[in-house]
Amino acid sequence: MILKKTKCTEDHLKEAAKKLFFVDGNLHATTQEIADAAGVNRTLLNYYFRSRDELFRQVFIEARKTISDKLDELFGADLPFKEKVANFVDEFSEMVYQAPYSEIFLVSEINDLNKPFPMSKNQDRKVYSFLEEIKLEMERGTIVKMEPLNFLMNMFALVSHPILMKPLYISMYELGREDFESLIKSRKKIITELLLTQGCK
Amino acid sequence: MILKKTKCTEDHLKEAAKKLFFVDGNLHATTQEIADAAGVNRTLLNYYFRSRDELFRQVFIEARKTISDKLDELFGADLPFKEKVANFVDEFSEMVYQAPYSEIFLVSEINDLNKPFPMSKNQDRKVYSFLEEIKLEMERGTIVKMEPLNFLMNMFALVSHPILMKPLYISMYELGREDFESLIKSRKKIITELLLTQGCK
DNA sequence: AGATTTGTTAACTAAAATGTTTAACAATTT
DNA sequence: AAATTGTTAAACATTTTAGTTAACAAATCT
Repeated sequence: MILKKTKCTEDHLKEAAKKLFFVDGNLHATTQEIADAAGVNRTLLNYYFRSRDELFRQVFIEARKTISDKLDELFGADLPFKEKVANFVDEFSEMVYQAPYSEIFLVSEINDLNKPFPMSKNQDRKVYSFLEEIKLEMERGTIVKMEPLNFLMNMFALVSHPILMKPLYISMYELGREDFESLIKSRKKIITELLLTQGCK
Repeated sequence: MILKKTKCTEDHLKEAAKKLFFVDGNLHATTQEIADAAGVNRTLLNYYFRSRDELFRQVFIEARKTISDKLDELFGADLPFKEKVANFVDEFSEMVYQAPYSEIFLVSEINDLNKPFPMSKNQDRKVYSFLEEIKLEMERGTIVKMEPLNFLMNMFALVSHPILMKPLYISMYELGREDFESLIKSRKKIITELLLTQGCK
């Protein structure tokens, strides 16, 4: 059994598109830009994907799956609650840092009223059991009580938002890239503590 | 002194563009879409702004100023620290909720390598004195110690991110719009407490 | 080897978007 | 009443983008 060379260019194109969308934040890259980034003739985009929209659709679906799978992995991990949260902060930070704009890409595509966006069944996701864990932990009084979804939102927000807004932080406050990096690195610990500390005035 | 009718259409156009960008999340609206939204002939966009890019540039600068001014107002408010933070959470939440995508618009424009983006001097902003206040408050031990900028990031993140990701929350977890609204409303209190509570394990 | 399916390219076409010009006309100002 | 300013529609040039075609090369298959 030999590696198929076929699909290689197709994957190059898709990866190039993802890089443009998720890493560079070029959410509306043209077919030409994508082909150039992949180092192939633009025609091949149509050859493999039929249309620009279809490429976008596939990337959208895969990005959603990538995130969902990662969340399943993190929320379903066989760890005690607090370690699970710490692990989530660690790993999800990395993921967001590698592809800062993938969430925005998803939002942007969903908001595009022209394309009716591909639904997906979400039952059976690990989030739901994790939300139960959160609830339990709150009842045990080891973390501040609130709507579990709010706890989840706090997790996502604290990890994602600063990374997302990097260009804004750097341009609006006089902040060197190195300063920003080290700031971000220091956040993992801070976020975990903020989330897992029992409140007291 | 009478109100000038002049500039009215110009403003309509700009406001329409802002609505498309900031509220609808249509970050790459065409001149036709903008003119339609403003209810005027597309020619007028060129009449008043010369080019699409120039309109985008003006909107960019104004959006940045709007945010900066609001932040100055909130950070410079004559209030004790904790009230100032509570007030910030309240008011900034409203602002973000009214125009969820303005931050993303700014990031998106900054990331657009084609347009060399308009710099702005940021000295003399109230953020800096607020960062001092944070530091002081930490020294007094009433809030958890960390790099003050990290505290600031937490504030922005907890307020903005969930609102920004609304479409994602609604589509990925089976969440009705009403559920989401009430969740968001309940967050103001939660965020304030999370930020202002002295940590203890 | 020779035929065929697959991958790739350049040239072309079609469509969409921006920007310009002009002519007419309305509203406002002088 | 004349001049200026704002507005529209229509036509058009330009540019950009997306999508198609036909020819060619490379790999694959009897």
